[in-house]
Amino acid sequence: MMADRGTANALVSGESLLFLTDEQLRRGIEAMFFAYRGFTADPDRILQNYAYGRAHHRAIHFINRSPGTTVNNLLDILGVTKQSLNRVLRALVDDGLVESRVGTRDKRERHLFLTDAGTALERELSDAQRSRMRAAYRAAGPEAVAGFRTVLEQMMDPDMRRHYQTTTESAS
Amino acid sequence: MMADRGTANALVSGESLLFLTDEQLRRGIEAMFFAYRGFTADPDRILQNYAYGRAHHRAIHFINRSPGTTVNNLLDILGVTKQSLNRVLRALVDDGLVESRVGTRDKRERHLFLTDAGTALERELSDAQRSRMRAAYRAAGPEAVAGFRTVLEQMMDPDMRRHYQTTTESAS
DNA sequence: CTTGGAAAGTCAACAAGGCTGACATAAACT
DNA sequence: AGTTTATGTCAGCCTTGTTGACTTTCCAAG
Repeated sequence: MMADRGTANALVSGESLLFLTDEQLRRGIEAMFFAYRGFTADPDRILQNYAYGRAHHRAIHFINRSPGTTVNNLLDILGVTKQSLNRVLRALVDDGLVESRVGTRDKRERHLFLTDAGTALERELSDAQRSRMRAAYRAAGPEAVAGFRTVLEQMMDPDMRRHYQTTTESAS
Repeated sequence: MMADRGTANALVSGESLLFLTDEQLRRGIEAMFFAYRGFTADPDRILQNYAYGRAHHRAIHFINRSPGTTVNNLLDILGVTKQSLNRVLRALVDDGLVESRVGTRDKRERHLFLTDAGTALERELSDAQRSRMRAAYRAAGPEAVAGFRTVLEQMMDPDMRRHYQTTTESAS
């Protein structure tokens, strides 16, 4: 059944496809479930000390990644309603972690920046998260990491892939 | 441009480690974020038609995987409080999707099973989720899938890895 | 210059699904 | 007999998501 449609690689002889069985897929599904829990565990722990939640972390992360981003852009990335995001942003602005500057070109827009305090919290959170990710990467090795990223990218909604693409010329 | 992607391949001599840069780790973090959204999108859509949420899906999934599992075991896997799980289980039992049988060996325990209706919903949900996973797997290829699973496993909390290990004798 | 509509903010109300704490029951263990 | 374990349940709280309605600001097209 199913004509292979480019199983990407060699599969030299037998067209194995054993990695596509329902059982293998179920294992992948559970791997995502358990891994995502690990993935968020460290930041969640830290956030408790600040009376913030995962929603604040997400906002902080993407403001840090794209300083000056607008509220609308953030709404698109995060996929929540403006009311929901606004509640979170208000807390962060009130607490002095985020600065909201009226746009110069278009004064309706607000451009979001982390303050020094915001940058410090971002650092604390992402240090923890990166640390776990680094350990996983190191233990798995570069080829596994490449596969990891390839599969995750395929799993995204195509619409979201464009936000992920923001790649980074990373300067030489 | 960028020799960047090459780290997946050769790495023959130089102990490159370029895949462990903060920038690469940040990309991995965002990949997890966006992919997890895609991963849950289809079931979430279906669940709306039944007035259920992700919590119900998780319970249904693991009861299906391990028919006859106890409440305590489920609590351990899901990592929530019994009050939280109980609210969900009560709804599923009341709606006739899950059956709760008193244990024979130990009558304090309740063993959980999906009814036919429960199995039908499980099927609908996992068909959707597997479909996306299958497409991702197929597009990525078996070696990428192996890497994907390796990294995810490393990312789990060690405690959770044992639940993941429960390979499969669930005698489907 | 007026006006339509986009961007943003805000208020109110509600729901899902986490949490804690307290308490009840039955069964098993010591 | 007394303690622990497994489960269930009530009550209340919090975070974070949702709709809907409304206002203010302000760009841009008519």
